[in-house]
Amino acid sequence: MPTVQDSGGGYPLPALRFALLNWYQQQGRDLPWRHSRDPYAIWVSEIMLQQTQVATVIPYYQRWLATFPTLPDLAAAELETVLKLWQGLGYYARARHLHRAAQQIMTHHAGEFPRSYEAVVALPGIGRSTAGAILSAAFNQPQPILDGNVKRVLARLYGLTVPPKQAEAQLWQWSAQLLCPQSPRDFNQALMDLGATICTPRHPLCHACPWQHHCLAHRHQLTHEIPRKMSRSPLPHKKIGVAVIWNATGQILIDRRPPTGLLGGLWEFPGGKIEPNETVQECIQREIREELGIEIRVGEHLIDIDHAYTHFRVTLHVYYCQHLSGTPQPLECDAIRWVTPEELEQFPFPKANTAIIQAIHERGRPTA
DNA sequence: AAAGCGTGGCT
DNA sequence: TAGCCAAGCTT
Repeated sequence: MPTVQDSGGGYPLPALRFALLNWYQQQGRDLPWRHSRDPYAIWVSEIMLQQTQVATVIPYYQRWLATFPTLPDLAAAELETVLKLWQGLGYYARARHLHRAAQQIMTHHAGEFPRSYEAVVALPGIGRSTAGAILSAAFNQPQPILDGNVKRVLARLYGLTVPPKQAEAQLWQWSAQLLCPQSPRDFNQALMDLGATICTPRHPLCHACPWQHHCLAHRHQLTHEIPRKMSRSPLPHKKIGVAVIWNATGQILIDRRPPTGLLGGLWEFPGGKIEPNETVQECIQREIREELGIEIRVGEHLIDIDHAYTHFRVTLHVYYCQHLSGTPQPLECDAIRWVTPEELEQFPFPKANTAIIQAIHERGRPTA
């Protein structure tokens, strides 16, 4: 007795493949990295595209290739330069891994991007799906992929009734089994295009889908229920006191975050979490004493900023401060610098901090 | 193996 | 406004 999950529509694989490839030939997207067969360029695009939409990636991709045209160019760059180029794209570990992987390829692979799955998936920042995407796109190797688009397409095609997270092995098997052995490059790209343009999360365009008559979700009118979602707990909300500390010569104190973890390697304005029964001013004074070992006077309010990360949301309460005494030390960070407002542009800052920089330029030096 | 890790767009 | 979602990987 076939269930909704394992019947697969009952169509022969070649018919499914042909329908998709034919659609892709006519309706596939024209994307910058598809003009290249350079594994380095394709690798860069695939890393940028992790959890990130095409429209966001394109300008970053163009700037990246203009700045680092080849893999050795990237390997030879400073991490700071790499992070500055990545600024605003998020998930900054991707940039750190890209940089480190380039250096590993220089030393372990003579500067040539490796062609074996084992060697590629061993590189930092490259998992199973990204390895498959690179190897199929660059070398036309028959390696399956499984990103968000493919998960959604396959979940609907095969009528998957549990959340995709609970059926990873099954989804990988479907992706591998479906993959066209003659045209793995085009097939994988087609699968992603189908998910991005037709089989979308909210309003799928089933009438224009080459798999409309093969799709179990469509047949059973379950398109809007699949893929099933996992329930999430609400995001905690943190209140943060932030100091823009000025010295007597009109410079501002910034610090670099530790090299790993949240926003690792990026610069920021110092501060920290407001404890219960603590005013913002008290928090800022305490945090600066703990983090930098200096005394300050908390002055005028600059700006409040709301920002949402993946796992929590924050409100930054930003105040101008005056340096009173002590030499700042990197007690809880990686490095410290006094810089002029103009010099702030040279450093990689997270998004929530760029609004602070903007406000500094508008307000100027403290009046008192 | 479950949690951590950014940001922009849309509802 | 707050939540959801998007070409996942690492620890």
